[in-house]
Amino acid sequence: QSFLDLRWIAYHVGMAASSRTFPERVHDVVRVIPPGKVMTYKEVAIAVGSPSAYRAVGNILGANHDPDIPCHRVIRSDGAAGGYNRGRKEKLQRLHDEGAV
DNA sequence: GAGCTGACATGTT
DNA sequence: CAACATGCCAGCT
Repeated sequence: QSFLDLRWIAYHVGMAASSRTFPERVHDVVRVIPPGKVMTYKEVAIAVGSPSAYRAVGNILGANHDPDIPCHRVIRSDGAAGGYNRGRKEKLQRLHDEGAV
């Protein structure tokens, strides 16, 4: 919810960010999001090093079909869940179940 | 002064 | 070349 949280992500990703492609970076960032916590597309974009690539982040998450990546924990800055590969309804359900705000 | 709508910017498929 | 699971800025109500 703040840059302090991004610091944790950035550090974690920074260790694994060895000349990787954009999708790979986003992939790693979303993967380290703890349960019950949600991240906005913008924050993820910042964590990967491209604060203005929020558009790409959403696109990549949607294009990514990896079950190891909780793309449902990535929501909009407005608080809306946005869309989901498997269905927006399921995403909201899962977020609510985890107690994420 | 606050809330909403429309236009523009980034990266990948 | 154009679209997309967004975000920010400017203008209007």
